[in-house]
Amino acid sequence: MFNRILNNFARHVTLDQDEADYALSLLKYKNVKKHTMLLRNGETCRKIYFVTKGCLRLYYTDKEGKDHIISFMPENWWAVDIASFYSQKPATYNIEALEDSEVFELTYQDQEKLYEKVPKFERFFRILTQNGFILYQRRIIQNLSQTAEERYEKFRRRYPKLEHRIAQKHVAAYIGVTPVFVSVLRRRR
Amino acid sequence: MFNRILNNFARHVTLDQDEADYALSLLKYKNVKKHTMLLRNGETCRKIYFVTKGCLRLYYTDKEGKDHIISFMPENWWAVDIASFYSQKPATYNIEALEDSEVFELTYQDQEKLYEKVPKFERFFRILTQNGFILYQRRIIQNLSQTAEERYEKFRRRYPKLEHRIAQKHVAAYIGVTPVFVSVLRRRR
DNA sequence: CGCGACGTTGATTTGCCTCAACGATTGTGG
DNA sequence: CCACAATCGTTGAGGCAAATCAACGTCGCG
Repeated sequence: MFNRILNNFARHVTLDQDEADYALSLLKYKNVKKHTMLLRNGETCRKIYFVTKGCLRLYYTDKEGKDHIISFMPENWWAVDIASFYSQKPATYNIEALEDSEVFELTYQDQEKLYEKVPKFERFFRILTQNGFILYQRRIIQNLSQTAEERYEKFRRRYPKLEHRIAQKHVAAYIGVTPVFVSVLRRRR
Repeated sequence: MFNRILNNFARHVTLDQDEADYALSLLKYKNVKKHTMLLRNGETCRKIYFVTKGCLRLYYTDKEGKDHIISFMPENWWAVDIASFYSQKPATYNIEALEDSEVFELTYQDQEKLYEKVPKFERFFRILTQNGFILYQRRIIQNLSQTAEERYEKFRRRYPKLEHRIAQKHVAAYIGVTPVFVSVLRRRR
């Protein structure tokens, strides 16, 4: 049950038994049904989530009511509105489950405790943020330089098999076209 | 001469005299002429730069030879290819001076020393990365949801007065349109 | 001074959008 | 568990935003 998350920690830090146990003791397991909102824009993001099963989406709803997806979080991804979480102020984004999912929650306060007791986790979360930073830079370049067709292809590579698990309209909201146009793109191949 | 950078540190960490002196001792001042390349794609990014005068650009050149600008760095901004810097592997981006500029350099090795001697700087650079992360998320949303005209407006607000200091083609490469179309946009107002 | 990079403007083309109509699939209440 | 509604995906027609192409004026620099 804890394997996925321990492996995830191990990607960036080495923990002894006590450190691992302490970290796990702060995490709360949660089963979330499809369509559950884990964060709503305007609320404060009080938890960071690690996904062990299913898939979440982090997205923005504009004034016209259209959704734009920043990122999907399938298994082994972390989900959070980072601006809201670290400032503990109202969120601009939403987090929703796209499938029946299983997550581990870590509250803001518990993360602080974790940093204090096991400083290695500062490093761990810094690297996570850094990796996200790098991914987002690439995504900006993609959106500036590539056609919808190329972005669709990149989406498939970044999230293997995910396109068959989620609605096409979410793919559209991620690559930045209308659902109608995704339909046209699929026909072309 | 060191005021700008000390103020920049002070935004996120509080330093005593010794800590400030030590940090400054690792920084090397450099005068860079317009058009100087501080980093070329393929080279390893060995330094992080703090700009005290002028303006740099961080950009990607695609297979067709077109430039796409991730970010401008005028006074008080930090410039680096973060993926290359932290992995010490070849860069995918370029950094170039758009004006005669003045920067402070900090090498990878010296940053490591700094982290060791003054751990507060781990926090400082983590917050910088976090802020960049947040900005990039917003930019992705903007590119997905807004027209060229709106993105032009946002560019002006993010970088006040900068549009009069740099070539229009660089504005175009930042907002993701052709220089020709920026010309059309300007005429409209 | 003259060349090359830059910006402007107009004509034409294209990528993607909007609107609308229609099956298919999903979900829900009786 | 079925019936009906709602949501989703597909397809086509027409429209608009931005690209491309090309010609020309201007500026900065060697």
